Amino acid sequence: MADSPRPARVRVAPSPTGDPHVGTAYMSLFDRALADKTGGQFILRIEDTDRNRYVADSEQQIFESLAWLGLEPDEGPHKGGPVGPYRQSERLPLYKEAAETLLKSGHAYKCFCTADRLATLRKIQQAEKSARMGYDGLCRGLSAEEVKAKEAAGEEYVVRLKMPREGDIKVEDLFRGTLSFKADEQQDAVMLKSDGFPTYHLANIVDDNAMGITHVIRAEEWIPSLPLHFELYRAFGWEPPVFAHMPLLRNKDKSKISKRKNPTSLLWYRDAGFLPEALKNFLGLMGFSLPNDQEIFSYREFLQHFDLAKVNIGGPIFDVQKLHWLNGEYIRALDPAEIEKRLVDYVKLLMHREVEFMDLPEDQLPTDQFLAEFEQKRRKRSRVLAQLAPQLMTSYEVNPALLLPIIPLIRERMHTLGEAADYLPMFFTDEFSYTPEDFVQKKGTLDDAKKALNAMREIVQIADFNDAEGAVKQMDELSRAKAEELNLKLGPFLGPVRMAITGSKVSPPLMESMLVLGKEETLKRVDNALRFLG
RNA sequence: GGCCCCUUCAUCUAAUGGUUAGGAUACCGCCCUUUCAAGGCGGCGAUACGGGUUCGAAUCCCGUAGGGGUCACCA
Repeated sequence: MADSPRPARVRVAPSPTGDPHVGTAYMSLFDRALADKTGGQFILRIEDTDRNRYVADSEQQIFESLAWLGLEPDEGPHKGGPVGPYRQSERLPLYKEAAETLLKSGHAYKCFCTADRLATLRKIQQAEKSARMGYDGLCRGLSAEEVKAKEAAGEEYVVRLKMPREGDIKVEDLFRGTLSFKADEQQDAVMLKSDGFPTYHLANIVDDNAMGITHVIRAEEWIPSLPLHFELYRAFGWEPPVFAHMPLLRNKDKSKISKRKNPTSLLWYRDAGFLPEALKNFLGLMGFSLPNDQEIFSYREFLQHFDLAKVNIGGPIFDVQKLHWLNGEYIRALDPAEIEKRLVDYVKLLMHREVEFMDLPEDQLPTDQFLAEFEQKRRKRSRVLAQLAPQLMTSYEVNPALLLPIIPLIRERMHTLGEAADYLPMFFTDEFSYTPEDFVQKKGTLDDAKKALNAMREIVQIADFNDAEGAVKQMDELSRAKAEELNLKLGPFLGPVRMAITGSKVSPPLMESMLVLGKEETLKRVDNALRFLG
């Protein structure tokens, strides 16, 4: 089925109940793409009809996260637009009126059943393992007089939709074709709660209609309420939109993605140092693919090949490990100046956010091993960078050229910006906590280490640090000669030096690092180590 | 449990009746190498099962199994 030529109006409709969700971004990507492909609009609507779950800054974070990903809506609470307001809490009269309409046309009725009765009913149904669960429609048969009497007595009520009792309800899904539901298995869902607020179902349909939504792209979990939504459109006499139920993003165990088993917050991905374009690319890989096995693509390329009908509806597992790889590819594709800019912005971000992340409870750690380890490292790195930040930023402001030479040395070692924490500190501090054993190489002695350090001291003194390329070559050649003289292989010869210079057994390339540090600092670190070893 | 959806390597996916079932991640090995990476090369590895239809099935049909979603005055 081809997309209709008319411009699509699509929407994403998150509830501001917590951190901005990766599923929201996923839907937004496909919404944005369909809108762009057809020359339509992508709308953000905040569904804040549940006052109990409302989280104050959640809405702002949704705006920011979508902006971060480059998935800006054309219309929304923060953007305005012709069919606003875009916050459901500001559209309450509309829903009341709609409920009134349904009541008048006989498509809905007032239900006075108490929460108590409903709970008891549920219990009985569960105990009997009844095939028919849910509301039994007791109040559907109330006479006008009975309704009037109960209202006069001040009894609270909800408004329920009268679902058909016979036949099948058939609804089209763009991916699945005709979906068929038995009418007698549906229940009369609540439209208006007793507090006068609409339920999701009412508000959603009223707004989609009022906002001219042509395609409802939403997650698969909504399929069970599709007959209800369809009947609502019928009750109002409105033309339903195209429904496209996207696959659900999954945890490793195939269950619906959840924060207990997988990071779901877009803020988490940003704070871990994932690039927005990489995450966006990765999301585009979920249930979709480009020709010729192309896996790395810009949004522009994605759009070029985008076709909603080509979505693969098997629920994809959100594999952070593959995202990790993809993010590394993106980092390596950036030029050093750009990486530097991202890194500086990232460090600034962490300075402000570090405190919030220090002491997350243990049970919020992802369970999967890679994730658990990744999260552990992420926190550690976040801390390292945040601690380093004041010094780094001060130096950076004093000398903007400071970071740039380091970037090429660490670029292909990073998969996330956060991993810069593994390599950056050694360029800003020479206070290392090494032990004598750290200098001793396999099959080597402490004496070998000292000899290597002394040899390197001479080499560094000879080298001309003003000629970077020449110096690296020169030091390399001299090191080889010296190593041979000491009857050592190059690796073991450089081991102690690496420890002295970088404070670690693992580091960016040694000669290049020394060059960045400068001759004076390099010699100082060698001397520090020699003094330490006695 | 009822209803509904889904099913190609561990994972993301390609192949819309004819392929030795392709690519990527992960993993393993080799090469490169100054540690760690990155890179290069190679390896491992899938059509859930059973019936049809057809000359021919991953692809179409039926059944089974498995997985998932959902059954609120939450969205």
